[in-house]
Amino acid sequence: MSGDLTIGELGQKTGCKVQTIRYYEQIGLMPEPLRTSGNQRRYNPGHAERLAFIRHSRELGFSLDAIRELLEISDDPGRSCDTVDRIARDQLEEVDRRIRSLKAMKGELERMILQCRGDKVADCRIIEVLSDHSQCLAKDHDPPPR
Amino acid sequence: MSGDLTIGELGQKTGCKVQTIRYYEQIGLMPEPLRTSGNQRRYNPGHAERLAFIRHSRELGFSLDAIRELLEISDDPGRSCDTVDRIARDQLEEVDRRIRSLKAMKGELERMILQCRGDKVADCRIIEVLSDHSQCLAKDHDPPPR
DNA sequence: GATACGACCTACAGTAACTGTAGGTTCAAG
DNA sequence: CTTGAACCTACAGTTACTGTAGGTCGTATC
Repeated sequence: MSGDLTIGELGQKTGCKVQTIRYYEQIGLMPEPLRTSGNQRRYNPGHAERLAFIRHSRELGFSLDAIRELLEISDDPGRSCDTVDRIARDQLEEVDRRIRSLKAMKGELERMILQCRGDKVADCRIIEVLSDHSQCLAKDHDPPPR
Repeated sequence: MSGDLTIGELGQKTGCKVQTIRYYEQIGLMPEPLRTSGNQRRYNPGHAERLAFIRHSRELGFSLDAIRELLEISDDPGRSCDTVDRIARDQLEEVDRRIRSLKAMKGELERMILQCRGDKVADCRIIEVLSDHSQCLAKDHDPPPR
């Protein structure tokens, strides 16, 4: 058919690497498309839409598990969207938590850098602050998200 | 000796899991400590200081590779701390970039959630916005950091 | 119809920074 | 001397991909 896309074309359209598309298929996030007689994948607009959903959700920081849930729900138009709302709110909270943590990091990094007078390591304030957390005002930074 | 710590005690002191300490040793970030006759690790205050440095640096978002470099430099007190300064500034830039990206995500998530009227999936605005990136005002969100 | 070459295919290893598990040993208290 | 927590090694699993090797397909050109 004329509307069909190769995996490379689909990747171009959605800003997604070819490998990643195959990976999404492997983990069951994308359905298996039809194949040509030579075993190459051919995608239709439905596939493109689904992949765009996945990519946009990823850009908003949703995990693949959350996206799987969102996709499942969106396949059932009669269902209440309470769950969707909850997932989105959870994600917003998580994003907010990360912003706060990063801001604490940023503050400490800035103070640390300002104190560096560009001389020798022996009296480098950066090294010193890193060694000694008690010199740190912003105690509320968390370990980074994995 | 009296000042020696077991791996569990060291973990407590530094807020670091025992497994993680062993992992740092395995990848050469922490030196191999002395062992008891029964093959258990015993740490001295120097170890504790080094681990505190590593943990605090991780809390500020430095990668283990960057930390490796920082540790190496700090072992050489006569050296200029230009490199330290550069590593810290790079990290600050990266943190700033992540904050901007997360703020873009946050804005879009908030708008999305506000539009949800708690009804059915069929006309759920959240699902709709996720499907269609062109409905999104904040186009500058990146894929999340790995 | 032959050939070239980019795009495709599978399968698997590697990435960061841990975390968890299984199966066994050591240490200190009672 | 026994108990049980804390220790030991070795290895698999996590997230979300990315990269590599070695081979096949599709299509444009000669």
